[in-house]
Amino acid sequence: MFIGLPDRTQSGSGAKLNLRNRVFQALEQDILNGKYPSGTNLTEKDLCEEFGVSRTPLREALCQLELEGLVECIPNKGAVVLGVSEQDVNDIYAIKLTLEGLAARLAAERITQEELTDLEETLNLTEFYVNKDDLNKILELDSRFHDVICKASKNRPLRSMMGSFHNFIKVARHKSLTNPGRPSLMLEEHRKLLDAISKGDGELASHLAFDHTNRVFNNLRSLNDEAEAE
Amino acid sequence: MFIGLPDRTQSGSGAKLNLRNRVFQALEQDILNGKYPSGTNLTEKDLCEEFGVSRTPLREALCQLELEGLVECIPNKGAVVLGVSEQDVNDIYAIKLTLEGLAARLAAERITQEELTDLEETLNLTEFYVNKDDLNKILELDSRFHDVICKASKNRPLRSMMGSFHNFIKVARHKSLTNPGRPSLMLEEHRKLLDAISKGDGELASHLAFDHTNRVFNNLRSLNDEAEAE
DNA sequence: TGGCGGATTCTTGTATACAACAAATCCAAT
DNA sequence: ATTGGATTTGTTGTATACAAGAATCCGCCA
Repeated sequence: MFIGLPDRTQSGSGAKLNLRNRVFQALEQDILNGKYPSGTNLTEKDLCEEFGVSRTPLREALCQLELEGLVECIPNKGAVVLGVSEQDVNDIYAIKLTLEGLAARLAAERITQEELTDLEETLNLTEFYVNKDDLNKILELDSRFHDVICKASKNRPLRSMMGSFHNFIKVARHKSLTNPGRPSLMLEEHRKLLDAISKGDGELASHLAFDHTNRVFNNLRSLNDEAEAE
Repeated sequence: MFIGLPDRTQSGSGAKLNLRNRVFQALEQDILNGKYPSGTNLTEKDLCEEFGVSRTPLREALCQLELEGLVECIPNKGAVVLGVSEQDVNDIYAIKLTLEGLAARLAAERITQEELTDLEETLNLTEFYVNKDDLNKILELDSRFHDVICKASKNRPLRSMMGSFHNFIKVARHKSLTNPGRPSLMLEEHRKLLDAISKGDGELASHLAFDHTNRVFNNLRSLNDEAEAE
């Protein structure tokens, strides 16, 4: 590790269609989803065949993954998967704690009306899917909620860093949501946070965001501890 | 923007000697040092001739710079320099403020004896070069001081992020040091911070680091305001 | 003269070819 | 049988070749 922070903010709609980016995103998700566990040796030839591309775009994708810290390219040897370890997730959460607070504080000061309605809309949708127990949708909306806050902070580096974090710990966040009752609790905490932001109370928003992230993290750790205990 | 965070932590000693990395580092520094201002169109052919390499390693370097946010690659069009704007520097400092605090707190809890002596050694060297008014050396030692703290935090993502920040705002930090009296003030603040860390006082260390970074930032802004006023 | 269209040229995107290095294999000699 | 070394094989690093799109330039026509 670690980490690459491309500007994912605008690539959300229409990903550029050149082979390099397609391979990069696919490989990134493959690694993050555990298809290639840490330590796996990636040979260019195999990946080329799998993706049906030549070595040039594939190598370019590997370069980017190396910068992002997901693989390590050993000269004349090849690429080995580093992935995201549990330690990495813990470390990232330690950072996220403070930065979510910062983002919320800045958002409370700088948010626009459009962004506020966007947040409300997102929470309404979240409530809908919480009732339907659709974890994937909830996760997606959770990402959206936090991204809008980061966007509202008007701090571009902060937003792209947080976006990257969110992507890296996607699996962990999903696991956290499987805890029964967690989704509705998340929704409630988001509501309070939005309230503080809309009132322009940066101090409160910062604390709420910090506590919220902390709860997600603790929830995750308790789940991991359970898993270990078995 | 923004941002790439390769693991610079170990590349300090012997950079890998393949062309891609050499070109990447050279181009990165060229952009950060202002050789290629924002908006510059980078044509692969020209860069190839300049570096004396073929398009393959050059393109790979450009891919990495794109991930880092320093250039934007427009499909079928080429790469344009984004660079680091003054706004970016401000945004980065907003993040740095909280993260330097976090790093110092963690370091206070986890620092080893070796790292402590390393910090002391660094400060002694800094004092030497402050007396000699060698700004480049001071800047280098400043980087080293903060990097050891990040290393002592035992949080790898945090360390590589801070390393990347340090690299990105290198020019700004250098400018800040040109303020007469700033170097010795910096040294004094570093001493206090080291003292707090060595005593294991995380809370104090966190505050000192925050305030220190804040002073650097304010100092920089006042210099920029002066420059604008002219 | 000004604007439109096509051809040319230039640049990027992708694929392949060649070179250098690493590892594995195989043979021989002790 | 084991070890040493040379050869072979395979992989990566780099360079070049080819294809496709963009921009430019020139000439033609209104």
